[in-house]
Amino acid sequence: MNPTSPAPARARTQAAPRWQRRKEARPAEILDAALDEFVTRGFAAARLEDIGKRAGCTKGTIFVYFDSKQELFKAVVRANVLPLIAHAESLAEHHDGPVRDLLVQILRSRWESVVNSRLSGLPKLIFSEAGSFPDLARFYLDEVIGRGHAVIVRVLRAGVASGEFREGLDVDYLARIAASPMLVAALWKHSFQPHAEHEIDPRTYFETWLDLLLSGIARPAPGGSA
Amino acid sequence: MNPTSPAPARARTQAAPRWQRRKEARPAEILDAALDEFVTRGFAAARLEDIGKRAGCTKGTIFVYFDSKQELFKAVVRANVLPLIAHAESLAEHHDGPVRDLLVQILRSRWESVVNSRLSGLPKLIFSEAGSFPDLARFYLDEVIGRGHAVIVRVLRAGVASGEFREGLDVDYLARIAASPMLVAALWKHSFQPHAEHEIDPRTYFETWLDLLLSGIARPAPGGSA
Amino acid sequence: MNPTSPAPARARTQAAPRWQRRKEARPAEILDAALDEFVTRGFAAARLEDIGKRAGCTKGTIFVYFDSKQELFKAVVRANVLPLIAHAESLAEHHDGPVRDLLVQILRSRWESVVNSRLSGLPKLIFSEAGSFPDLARFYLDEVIGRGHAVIVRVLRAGVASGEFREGLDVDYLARIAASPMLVAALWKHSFQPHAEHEIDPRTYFETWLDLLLSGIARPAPGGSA
Amino acid sequence: MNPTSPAPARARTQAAPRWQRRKEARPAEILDAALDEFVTRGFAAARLEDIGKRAGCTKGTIFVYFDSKQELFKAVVRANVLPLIAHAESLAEHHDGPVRDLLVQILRSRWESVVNSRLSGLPKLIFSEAGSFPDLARFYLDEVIGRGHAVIVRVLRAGVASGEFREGLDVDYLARIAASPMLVAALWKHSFQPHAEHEIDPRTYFETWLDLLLSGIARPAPGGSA
DNA sequence: AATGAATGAGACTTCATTCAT
DNA sequence: GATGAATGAAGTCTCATTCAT
Repeated sequence: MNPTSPAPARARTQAAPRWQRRKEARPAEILDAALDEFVTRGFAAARLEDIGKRAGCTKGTIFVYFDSKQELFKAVVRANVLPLIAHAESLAEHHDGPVRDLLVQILRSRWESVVNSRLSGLPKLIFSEAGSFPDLARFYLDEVIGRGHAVIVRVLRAGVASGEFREGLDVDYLARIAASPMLVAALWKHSFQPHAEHEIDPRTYFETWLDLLLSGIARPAPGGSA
Repeated sequence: MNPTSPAPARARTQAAPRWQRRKEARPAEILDAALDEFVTRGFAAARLEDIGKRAGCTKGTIFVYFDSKQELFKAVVRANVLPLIAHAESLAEHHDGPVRDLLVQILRSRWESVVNSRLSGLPKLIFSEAGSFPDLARFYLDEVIGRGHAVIVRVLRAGVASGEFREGLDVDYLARIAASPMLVAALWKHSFQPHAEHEIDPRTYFETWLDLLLSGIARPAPGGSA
Repeated sequence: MNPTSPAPARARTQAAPRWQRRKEARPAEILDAALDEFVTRGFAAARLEDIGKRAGCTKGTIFVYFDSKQELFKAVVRANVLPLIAHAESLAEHHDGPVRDLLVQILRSRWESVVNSRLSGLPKLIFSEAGSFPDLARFYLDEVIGRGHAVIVRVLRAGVASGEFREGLDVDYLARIAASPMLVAALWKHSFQPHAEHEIDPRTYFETWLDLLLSGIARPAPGGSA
Repeated sequence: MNPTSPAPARARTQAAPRWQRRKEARPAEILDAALDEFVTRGFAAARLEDIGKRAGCTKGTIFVYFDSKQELFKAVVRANVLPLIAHAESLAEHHDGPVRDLLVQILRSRWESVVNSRLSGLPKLIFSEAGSFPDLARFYLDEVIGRGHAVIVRVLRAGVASGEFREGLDVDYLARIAASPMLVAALWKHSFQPHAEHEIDPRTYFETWLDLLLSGIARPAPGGSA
């Protein structure tokens, strides 16, 4: 997934000193492993020994790179969140053509990064531990949720302005609602999916959602009132 | 909860006996306290001593009524979920009139119980700990989510059949999507709300959501295509 | 066994106030129950609740009659030991006829009281807990072991004096040795017997032992040296 | 044990590191300490903190090597018992000359290992806790008691066959009886000896016992009946 | 850099003991 | 006298953290 940190304990092709190679990859490997453990067990119940095992090292090694379990947790979130932040705003900047297409494009890309990537565990993590990590919660709130929210709001506004979307929409709350099914899909994946009998098809789920949303905000057909 | 009685089980006339018999009330008090602690701290990080303190007893007393921390957790979920289950199906049973009204009624009542009641912490708890309590996850999946889902599906089908709702709706996925904003609202309340600057107005949120949903599934105005 | 404390929770024939009847029997019932629990679990691992249950009351009741678990333990030992003490010396007092018969009689009676009675658990208890109850150990050492030992020593001396037994016997150590198989039999009964495939036949065991002892101490046949 | 090194693992030159790596030695040290504590206090009353202190480490260290207190207990028994088992049978294998000499040799060697070694605490431990550790009891019964018993039985049979011992001996029960004084001696050492005024002289005790046994099973002098 | 033996604070859990009923 | 709800001290066990190697 992440080309800079392949899989833990991988065979290497090049002749580079295997040890040094490891040295550089270590932090990323540990972060990956920690993400998984934190997501499945929760912060408190995750054991550093297990994280180490998953990362291909011992728990002692973790302390070479991270000062404490809490710092490791924050690093996990930050490391995974930073790309999100970058991505969040890049799309909406320059666009012309129908706003509706832009909205679809943004939601689709966000769906990929939130639900279909290995970051899908992040929401569960953040929601679960926000209470225990106030500064992280605030950070996430401002940098990820806030910015992502703003992007959608802006797009919705543009759509209303251009006449594509209904007037009178409460774009602030609508933006929140628009994100909900994605969040729930991500949470579901890491909470109930393992226990559920039927898998949810992400594509159908997303398309159903998109369809509903677009129908709901579209300006009524002009002739409709005639 | 009750701001007029800050410390539970206080205020005795004199001599202050070290403890008081409250056989009837204790289990419920402990369950309430445990729900709060589990929601804010998570299962693993919640301390029995804190739960006891909040319930007005010592941690030892908890073991008089519950065999272990895990059993306490399960009891918390069961105690709070069982009423939900009962309520979940009572509504949809008998109804005539427009299906749309029924749907609104069901969603509104569910919003109250999921977001506006003290049970609003339950979803966060369940999502967070489903991985650690597989049997509880399965139980919740079958008895709460499953039944609640089925009710919505049935109503949507009825609406499609009666011609009130669009044809071609994927009622299964739509029902999931319909529940998402409620869940996110409940999760938000216990995760980010304490850290957010602006409060979310539940009523606006809900009405915006309801409006979007109803617009999205409504059958297009008959003359619309003409 | 003990006619004054029948079995716990027994039906009573007479018209005596059942409650008062109980009141008198309680301490003995508790002592009996405690002996059993202490023998099978050891002092530390025995739970007052279990003792109470076995005695047909709750653990609270135990504290009506005994100040603490330790006091209960001591009472158990004392209550069961006192009869032993009395019995220990009654026999040897007045006897005429062959000393050998007296020895046999004493050993046989002691076998009955140590191995075949419900007191058979006492040795295990004492040996196990002597380290934790020094005063009790001393008491038992002086009042039971010491007196019982003295009786045997006296008899052996008499036998040597009368010419029935070999000269040169170390009667002090011999008396200890003479008691060993009984002790081991009692210990066995409460330790390994429950796990052993074959039962030990007490009679055979005792007779074999008696036979060996008597053969070993008997004066060699007078013609033997001729 | 070793009076010249009172506190274990002490005396460092300077700075006194809070702890020291002793991976090789630790388990044995802990086992030794545990044996002592279990023997004097009993399994339930022994505290892991005391065992650690005696072993020169903290209670936490114990869990590095043993999974639980129960596992530690079993390891104590196994570690001390396995050598016994090996020794038990090595002797009887090859021997010629009078069977009586073999019997004496076996009993003497067993006396040394059961009563005069640091394993003398084992019997008390086993007898006390057999009820709480059924699998260990069975193990000990089969591997130690059973084999030891079988050796003696074989020797006695050989003696009867060779004409050295009396006919008609019940060798099975006799073997049990032969072991009793040893057991009692070992139990005594750890139960009443600390409280007794006079020490028992092991040599005298053993020789008295041996003498009695040999006299009791020896074939009557041939001319004795003449 | 990496290890993993050792630590010790902290949590769950048990249970003798108390005491209002 | 009897109960059993409540307590709290004490013990087992866990695991983040340290540090000699």
